[in-house]
Amino acid sequence: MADEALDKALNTLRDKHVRITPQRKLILNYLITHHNHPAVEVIYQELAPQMSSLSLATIYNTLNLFVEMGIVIEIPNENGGIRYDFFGSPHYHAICENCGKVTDIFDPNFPKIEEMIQTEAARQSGYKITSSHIEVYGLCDECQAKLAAQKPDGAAAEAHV
Amino acid sequence: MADEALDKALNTLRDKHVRITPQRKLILNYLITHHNHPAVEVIYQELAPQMSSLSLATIYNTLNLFVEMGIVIEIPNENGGIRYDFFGSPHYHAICENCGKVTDIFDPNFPKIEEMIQTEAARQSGYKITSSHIEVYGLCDECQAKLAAQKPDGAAAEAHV
DNA sequence: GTAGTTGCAAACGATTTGCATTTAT
DNA sequence: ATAAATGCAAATCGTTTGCAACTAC
Repeated sequence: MADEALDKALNTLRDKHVRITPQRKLILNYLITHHNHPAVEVIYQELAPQMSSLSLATIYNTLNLFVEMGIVIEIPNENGGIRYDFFGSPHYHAICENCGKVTDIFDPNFPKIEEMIQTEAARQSGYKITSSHIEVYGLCDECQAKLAAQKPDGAAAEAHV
Repeated sequence: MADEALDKALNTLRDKHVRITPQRKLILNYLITHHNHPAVEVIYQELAPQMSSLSLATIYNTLNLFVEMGIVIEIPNENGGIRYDFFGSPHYHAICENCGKVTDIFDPNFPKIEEMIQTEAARQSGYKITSSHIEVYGLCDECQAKLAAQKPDGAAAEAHV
């Protein structure tokens, strides 16, 4: 299953005349087998042991390439950074506003919803639509518990840095 | 109408015990009256003439605050940057992949769609959902025309960086 | 063979931060 | 009165870039 996805992605690259280098294969495989929505730095830390020559610059270049090719998507990271996700089967993301955790949501209605918003967007704007992203923000289980423990009362005041 | 929105937003701030400074009012008013989805730098250029002491740092701080308060939303800007948008009435965005233009889409189905995705996300992830974002990517009118002019044939090859 | 890719280090630029001063409440 | 916000400049950090060496096709 992971291999299927890898082959399919590699074929997509071949079709677009993009060279398949060991680095690209390694990064692609990592993304397919890890759905932890890694930031660039995380990918680097994980893969450096396997390919000591691998550079950050190459990871940046490769990810940008994959995004253009449509096989990887970017997820905004409240803190300005970007996280990446292999886009095998369509899904959207729930993002924790407190800890930044990203959870995949596989919604049976997603294709329907995606078509609705793309159709409406095209109608209103005249854009030629190619893709869409949905993110839902909130508090994950752990952070709900953590924050509840910190202020057991219903205090409203909130630190704004 | 613009004033209503401003008053409503100011009350939101008051309710949360956030001080209303001239800078905050100025920035808020700018966002309410300009739906050009400005980047920080743009806001700075526009407002500096009106308040020469206004600093970039204050704009950054203020916008982050507004986002936390839920009266302004961030729009990811392919080039890593962030653009801001006053969130008066619910809408989502069509973003041009070529020139970065952002167009508001006011979809009558948006509330329905938002509820669907928030409900499903909560069910699958256990998150306590607070908000959601939808972005649709594609090519705007002008860029469609521009690109069609550049390669009148159906050439496939594409520069990647 | 050759255009495309890598890796390094340097450059870049957007955003954040520390701190003294000012200000809203 | 005082806790919070501003503005400045410096620091930070993620990302991009120029270029020589390397490699997939």
